[in-house]
Amino acid sequence: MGNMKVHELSRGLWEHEPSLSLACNPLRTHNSNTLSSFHLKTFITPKPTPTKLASSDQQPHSPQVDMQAGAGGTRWSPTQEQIGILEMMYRGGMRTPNAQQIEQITMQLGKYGKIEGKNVFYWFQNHKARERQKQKRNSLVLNSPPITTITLNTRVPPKPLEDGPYKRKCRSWSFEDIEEESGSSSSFKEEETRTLVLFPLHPEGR
Amino acid sequence: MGNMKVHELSRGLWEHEPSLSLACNPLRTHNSNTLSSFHLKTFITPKPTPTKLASSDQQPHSPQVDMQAGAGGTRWSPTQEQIGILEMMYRGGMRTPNAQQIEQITMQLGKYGKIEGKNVFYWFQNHKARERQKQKRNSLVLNSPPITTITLNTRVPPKPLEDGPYKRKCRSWSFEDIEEESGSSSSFKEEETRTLVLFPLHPEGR
DNA sequence: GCAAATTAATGATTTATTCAAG
DNA sequence: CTTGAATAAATCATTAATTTGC
Repeated sequence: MGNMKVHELSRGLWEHEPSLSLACNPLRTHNSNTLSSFHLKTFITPKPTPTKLASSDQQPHSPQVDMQAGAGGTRWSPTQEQIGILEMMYRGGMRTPNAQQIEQITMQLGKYGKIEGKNVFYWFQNHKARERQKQKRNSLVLNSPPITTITLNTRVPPKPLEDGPYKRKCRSWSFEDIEEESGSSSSFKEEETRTLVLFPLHPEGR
Repeated sequence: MGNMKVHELSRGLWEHEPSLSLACNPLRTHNSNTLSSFHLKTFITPKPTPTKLASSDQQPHSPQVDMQAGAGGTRWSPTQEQIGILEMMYRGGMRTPNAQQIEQITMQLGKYGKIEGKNVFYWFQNHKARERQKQKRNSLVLNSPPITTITLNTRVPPKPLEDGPYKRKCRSWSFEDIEEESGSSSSFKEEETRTLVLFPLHPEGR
């Protein structure tokens, strides 16, 4: 049953040039083809890797490798330097770095602590979004239009229909997958291996 | 400021079973531990590579071997068989396949035409969203709630005090681990080269 | 002082919306 | 008009910071 020809899939090639360019990209006019469009997608699968013994000792302190924060496996916890550089880039105009740029950045920031490309991607996404929120809030405060909202409704609101497709209430339907929860008490296991798959996005700007 | 002994190592393990499952699964309650949440992320960069030899290998129906899709810059154009299978899976309950599943599906569908994992991912995303829209529209039409909403606003609404409503839900101390570095290989494509990067998602349910 | 309880930040996912190819 | 692709918005879940009782 398990014949997976997982062969290709792994063709990610990166020809990253050493020169890092924190180039700001022009804001896309959103109607034209800017070629630095990109996206980021990941998916991961826990690999079985049965033969993986817990041999990978977690030496409490590896001399050289400074696994900053993200050591064991929770979320990335950026260092001050990393944040600083990222903010600098942001201020420089970078908003949605493309793959190459992310690669570069990741590599650069890797000098200050463990980091992955996705962290960089997410950072920009989040930072951008949150700056926007902040801006919006501020502008609202400034205007503070004296408005009074009166809402009379003469009937019940539209009723979120059966599934609740509207308004995102909860994932009533998302389903997860297969594996049953068998691993109960053996809380100690070694790290699992993951399978990463990347997908190319279309080269052209959207 | 930085001193954290954050290291416990990860564990979390699971076993996945290779059987093809188009299994539908129970809906998760959204407050509890769901396992195998996943995500998908890709990113790609158009390489300059001016030499474009559009070899147009985009015949949508290669008998068996389909050189992985990445070909020309067009979008995936699913064949009838592919659509059929996908819909079958959808009806079967699949909504957001995880990495393994996507991989399997992609492999399977690859027999009927060029396809990549991201296409599968997007298909499910879109199909789900559009089914939802359809549902919504239908239900709205059915009810056609005669509501009269009058809204005069004389002042700004309460303004959500902070921007982020935070919630405290559960406390699950899950660990995980990571680390994956994409190697680089250089191969000249007749077209553009893409940069692929994949990222792992966290294995444990959130 | 410290460790649990709270609160605030923010990393990571999911869903909704938008853009544009066909 | 349909729908693949991509982005933005919303939300979830953890971690860092702060408070509180002892």
